[in-house]
Amino acid sequence: MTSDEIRQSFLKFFENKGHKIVPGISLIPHGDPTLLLTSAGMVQFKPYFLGLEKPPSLRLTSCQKCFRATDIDVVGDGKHLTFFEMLGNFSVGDYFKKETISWSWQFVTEQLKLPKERLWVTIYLDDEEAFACWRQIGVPADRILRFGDEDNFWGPAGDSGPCGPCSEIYYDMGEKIGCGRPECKPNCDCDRFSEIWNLVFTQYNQHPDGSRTSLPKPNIDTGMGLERIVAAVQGKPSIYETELFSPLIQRVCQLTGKHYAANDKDDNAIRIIAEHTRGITFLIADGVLPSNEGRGYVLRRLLRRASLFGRKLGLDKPFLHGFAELVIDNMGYVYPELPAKRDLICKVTEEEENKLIATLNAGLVLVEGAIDAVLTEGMGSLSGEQVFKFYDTYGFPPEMTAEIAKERGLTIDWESFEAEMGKQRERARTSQKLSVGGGIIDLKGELRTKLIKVPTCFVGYGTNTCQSKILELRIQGQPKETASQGDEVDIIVDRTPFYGEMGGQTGDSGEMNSNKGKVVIADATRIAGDAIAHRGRVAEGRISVGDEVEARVNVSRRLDIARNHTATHLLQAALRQILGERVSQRGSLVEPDRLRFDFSWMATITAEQYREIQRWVNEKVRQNLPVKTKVTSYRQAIAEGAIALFEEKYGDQVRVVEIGELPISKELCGGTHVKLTGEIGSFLAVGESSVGAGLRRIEAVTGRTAELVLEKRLGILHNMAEEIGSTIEGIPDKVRTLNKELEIEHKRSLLLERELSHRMAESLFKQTKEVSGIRILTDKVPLLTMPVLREMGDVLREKIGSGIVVLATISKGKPNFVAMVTPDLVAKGFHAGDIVKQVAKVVGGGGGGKATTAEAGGKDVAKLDEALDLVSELVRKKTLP
RNA sequence: GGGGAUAUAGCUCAGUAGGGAGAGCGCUGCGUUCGCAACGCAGAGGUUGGGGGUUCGAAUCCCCCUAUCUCCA
Repeated sequence: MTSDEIRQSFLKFFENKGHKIVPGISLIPHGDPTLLLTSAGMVQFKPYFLGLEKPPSLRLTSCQKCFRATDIDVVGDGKHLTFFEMLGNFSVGDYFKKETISWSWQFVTEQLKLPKERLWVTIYLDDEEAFACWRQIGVPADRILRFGDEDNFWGPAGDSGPCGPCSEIYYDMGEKIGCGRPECKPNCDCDRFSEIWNLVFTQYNQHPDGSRTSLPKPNIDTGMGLERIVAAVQGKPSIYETELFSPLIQRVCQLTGKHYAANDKDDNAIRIIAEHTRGITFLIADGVLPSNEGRGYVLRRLLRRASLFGRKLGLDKPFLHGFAELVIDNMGYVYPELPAKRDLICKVTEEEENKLIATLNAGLVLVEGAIDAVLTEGMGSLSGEQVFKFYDTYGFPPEMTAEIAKERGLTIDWESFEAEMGKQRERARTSQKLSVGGGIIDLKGELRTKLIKVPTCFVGYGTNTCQSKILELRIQGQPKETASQGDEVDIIVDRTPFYGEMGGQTGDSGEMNSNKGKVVIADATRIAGDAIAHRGRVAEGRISVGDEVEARVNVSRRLDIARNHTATHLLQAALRQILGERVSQRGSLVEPDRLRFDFSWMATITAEQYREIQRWVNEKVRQNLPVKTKVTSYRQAIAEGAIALFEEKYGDQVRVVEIGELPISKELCGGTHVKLTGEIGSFLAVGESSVGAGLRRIEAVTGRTAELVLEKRLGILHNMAEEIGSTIEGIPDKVRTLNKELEIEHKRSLLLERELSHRMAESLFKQTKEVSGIRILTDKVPLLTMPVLREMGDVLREKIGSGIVVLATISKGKPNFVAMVTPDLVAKGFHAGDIVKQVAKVVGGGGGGKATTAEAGGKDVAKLDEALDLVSELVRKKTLP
């Protein structure tokens, strides 16, 4: 059987057992901030298991692409993977151990036809129920092994939550593989026994104090690693011989001239390249970009590790994009997102490899320098601290440092290197614990769990008002029967025209009226998937659960929002038109008075592109294109080229918003839009900025706000023109002229000041005194800037030949000094810095500088003369025997 | 989430216990030469990433922010 056949037959098998086939989600999990990446098949079903949302069926099955970042450093052995596909069947409080155990056995032995004598089973220590189930279907007791918490108990995630024992099926890959010890059995560290299927029985709820209670309706969550099962079914010695990896392995060999299975070291590198390229390709396709934190950092590590191991095999130019293409070609028909992002994947990969080369080159210089230093000192080894610093701060791999050191006859102190690494890990761990303790209470999260889970029927696409029935009221999170005038209340109704905040579009405001009261609604939020909560204040009378109300949306605000939302779609279309298809949305905010759009883009956007984008959108507004919506299947929509968001989770049926008869924009979107683009009025981009690596943001306004902004800006221009005595058209020329004039004046005044200082120097020079045979010149000069005062001092020092000059001026209301001592007197022990320091002390300041030149400042202007008089005093004291 | 590093002229970077903001390349002009990345002279170009603080005085010391690089989780 091929991997495709196995994937298909698994889903089919469980469909026949009453399971609903659910498409896998993106590697970026939606709405779960606790998860870095989708790491298991059950990730998308978590809300069902937690009872927060209603599943489409109690029995579910899926094939889910998964990524586990924890194992990156051990990839290269026979069984650890970062990226893999997980087949799974799930029961949301429906069937339990008996069924899942017998089905899994049936699938493995009858569908996949794996020989029973090579299958082993493990269970949790005291899980007699599971033991009985396995025995019942004929598994011999000596093939059922028991393990403890470490191997056969799952969860909870964190310190509390659902958890339970698990049971695993192992396949014996044969005696030839693995450690060869006679006592080898499942859970051995070697590769002989492959864990092909893990059945998790979620039957307990763990409380924060560590105690466990039984769940009323236990769940089933299973996972079968596709790569491993394919290797087992096809009788290959490891996953790398299956068709999922062998084309990649062959390609590495082709490129490097190496032979697979020739020596362990090369094999390890070859496997790493093959494994990592799959992860790289899928991560980028799902919207991850290299970065120095979070999932972007995971991607970067993958790229760098693969590239570095390529170098070890002799590949010194970027090569990974070629492998990415191969992955796309091999898996594109199962995962259409790969070919759709082919361009982006290749470009990002190549760019990142070039960046790595730059990092290595920069590091090389540092390492060579350090080695030179060590050699001149006559030492024999490079300290671990140094090697660590090159790695930690400059990203230079320690193995490469070691190689270069070795060439020049140096060893490396690995012990201290490891010690530094340990300290680094310790720091990270302790800080992690601290931040977990001070958790923030998520208000929405609280609502999520407490409010009822009945979906609200949204009727707002076609109408702005409707008759609704109040199903639930809450005041500060507490359920109430009635709310009276002045109360801040959350309302849930059966049907509503209010759009609940979602997909970046802000919630509607408006009012709800009954014959007993009136509520002013400030905001509407989506909770627990499909319910919409209306938050507002009771303005008149009172309202109660069960009341019939008329819900009415604030129409002009709704239209403002619609204008901005449709404009956002046009903006995305414009970006793709002008910058290229690689642009993809990373975030969006639609409010009544502005819109914000974040998207991935590597370069800066030129002023011309920026103008072009705005012109394009406005052109489409003028064309007054119709905006239409339709509901279709997700697959159909994607096939037609509609844009979907990476982070968003979509159901089977999706709403597609199209603009134009021959659509220029097609997006999956649940938002509210205008009917014709002409309603937007005008589109004005008001800002373009960067929000992180490879991420840019455009902010814009439309309709009345655009008009207001333009009015305001024109007003400013108008006032500005008046202010400088020009017309609006004349502003650029006028400002340029004024600037030029200002510059000329600056220079002129500087010149005059210097000229003045030179002349003053002439006359000041006559006031030179002599104290103890040393020529001294002290004086106050009017308002000069420090640089000019300093220059004046320079001139006087030249002129005086041998002597001491101390000048003072007042700048910004504070006294300032410059002191100059000629070199011959410096030789006699006079120091300009010392002199000026003492002088400044008199006026409450301080100072210092070099022996020949020094500066100082103070506070008290009144004592300036007294301060200058001190100079003679100081010289006299100094010259006394 | 935590640690380390960087941010100075268009580019590559100096700047040394806080006291004149510099070099090379590039640019402009003039001149000498035009056989290789020719040479000489003159000149323009800087809110020293942003914001606070310490100080008489901050590119330099302290704090905060931003961006980039990098390691750990």
